Amino acid sequence: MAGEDPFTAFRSEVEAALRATLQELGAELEDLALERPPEGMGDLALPCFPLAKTLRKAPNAIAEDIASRLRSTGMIEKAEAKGGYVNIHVRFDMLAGSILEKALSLKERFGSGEPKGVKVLLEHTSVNPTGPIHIGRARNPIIGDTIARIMRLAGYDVTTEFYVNDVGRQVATMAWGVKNLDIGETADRDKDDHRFVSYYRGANEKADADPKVLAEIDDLLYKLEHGDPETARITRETSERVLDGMLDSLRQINVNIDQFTWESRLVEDGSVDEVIAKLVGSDYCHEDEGARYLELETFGISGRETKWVFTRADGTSLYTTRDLAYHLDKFARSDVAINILGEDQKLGMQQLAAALTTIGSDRKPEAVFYAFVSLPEGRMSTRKGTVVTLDDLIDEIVERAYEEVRKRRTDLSEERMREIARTVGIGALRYNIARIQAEKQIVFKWEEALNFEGSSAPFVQYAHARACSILRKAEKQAAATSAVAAVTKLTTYHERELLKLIARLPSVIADCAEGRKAHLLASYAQELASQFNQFYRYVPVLRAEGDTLEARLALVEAAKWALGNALGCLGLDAPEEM
RNA sequence: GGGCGCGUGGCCUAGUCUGGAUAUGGCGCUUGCCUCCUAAGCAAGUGGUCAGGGGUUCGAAUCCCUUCGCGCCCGCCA
Repeated sequence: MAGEDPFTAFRSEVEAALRATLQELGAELEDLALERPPEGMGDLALPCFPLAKTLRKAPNAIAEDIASRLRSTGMIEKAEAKGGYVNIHVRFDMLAGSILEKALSLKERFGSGEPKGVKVLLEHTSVNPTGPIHIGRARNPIIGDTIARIMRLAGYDVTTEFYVNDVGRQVATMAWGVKNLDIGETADRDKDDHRFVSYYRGANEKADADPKVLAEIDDLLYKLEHGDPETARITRETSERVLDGMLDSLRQINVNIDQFTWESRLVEDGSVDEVIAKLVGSDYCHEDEGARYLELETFGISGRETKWVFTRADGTSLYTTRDLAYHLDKFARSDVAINILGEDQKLGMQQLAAALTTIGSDRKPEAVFYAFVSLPEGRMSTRKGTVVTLDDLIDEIVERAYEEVRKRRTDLSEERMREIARTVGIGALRYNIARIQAEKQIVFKWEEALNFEGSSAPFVQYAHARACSILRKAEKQAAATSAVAAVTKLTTYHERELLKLIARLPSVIADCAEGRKAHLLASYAQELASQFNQFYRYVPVLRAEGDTLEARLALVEAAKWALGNALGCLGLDAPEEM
């Protein structure tokens, strides 16, 4: 079973043994549906209820039959029947030896999967360069970056990409503002994303009030798409400056983006024209007063309007048209193209998928949708200025974390306290977003965002710091070989439970990667930290001696790697002290 | 009008895809634990018609139907 992690190996063994046993009994199950039994009842459980009908026996009688026949070989220690389940216990020493060996040798790679040889292009964030990132949008980079990190560890070859929307009405509006408004230095912060949003808001206000302004913006839009150098220069420059501001905010929350595709490039290099030509050739293409559209009713698109317009009456392209060109571009560069999107994009993606079919593409984009973050008083809007910016949240949460550090530590330098405050604050911010299932709405509340206890980043980070503290004081690293030999010394409940949980990391990473789910890792990290804290409370490490000390140190180090790697995938720093 | 998603103790949340053992954690509140590896911790208690109703099933938070509430969408915007 090369390449399998120890727990998965155990699972495979159990599955094979169960299938053999079932065959002996003359029964069959397509899906064994192995579960994780309640605490203290073993490590894997087979529900026998589905067998009751075919075998015409009570579920628990079947469970007893299976349990008594199941041979304890390899990693299977024993099987017990209880309440209609076969509870299977792992041979702890084998699992423990194997896990400690893996964790201590793989270190920051512990939890990883085999290289898949699959190129993943993960697009996330891609917010319009019109103003600072607010916390509604911040869900996008956090989910995106977390999934990217998880998939990397799981063995995928991941590249993250930001699609810069420097074409279209919003940029033309911004350009109009820059050309015509004299807003001066009214920005709330010395940063270009905060500075330029004033032009954007101002231009929107004027356009709403004055049709002439709207016409001027239309004119700029036309010029932009037809290569007017002056307009292109203004939009490129403002887009770049606003983008730099946004990227600075993202860096602060540990989000770095590998690549950028500028929407304007797809217009300039003819990709958009190419895709328009293909669309025009489609059987579903129609024309209405010069504007061209696809009729998508047959693709299961419903609602008031099933027309999908891809060129305006003046011949210019639309956002979705360019997005289609972008997707073809992404497909050419990857095996899997994933996109992190707000739920408002759902219909758009459906339409895009349909449009792809009409032009004969066999590739489908994959999307992770998330619901919006709103404020207790309602939704956020960049245009209206009803936002809490990511920058404000970062400042506030790091400051709050600093106060907490200062309360607890009097022995640290100012610089060190600031460092820890940043680690804890940024961690709390990311964890609070990452821990919630993407499709659930979040109402942002300061008191919750600033919570540093219980189910939070600092809780996990604290466990990590404690592990580091023990290892630091031990003044030597556990020697992997003697530790593995000493696993028989890990006999207490808390040691065993901790080790079994550490053993799950690889399969948790794999599950999160396959399901594109960040929140499950947050739950696991919380559970692992909780288990470590119990171990810490009840099992003395440094006061132990000989083999026991050796084995416990190895366990602490394994926990450190598991915690650290879970934190790493969540994009949180793993502090050695706090 | 139509489509998609969400609804789990006072608050937040896991589990829902792939139906099974007393529904997971946290916050809050009550109460214990620092001569002992960092108390951002540990332990105990409190608190639940899994939105309501119907159905399928030996068994439903989970699947189906329906009602209600909330969010998002149905632009020659992005």
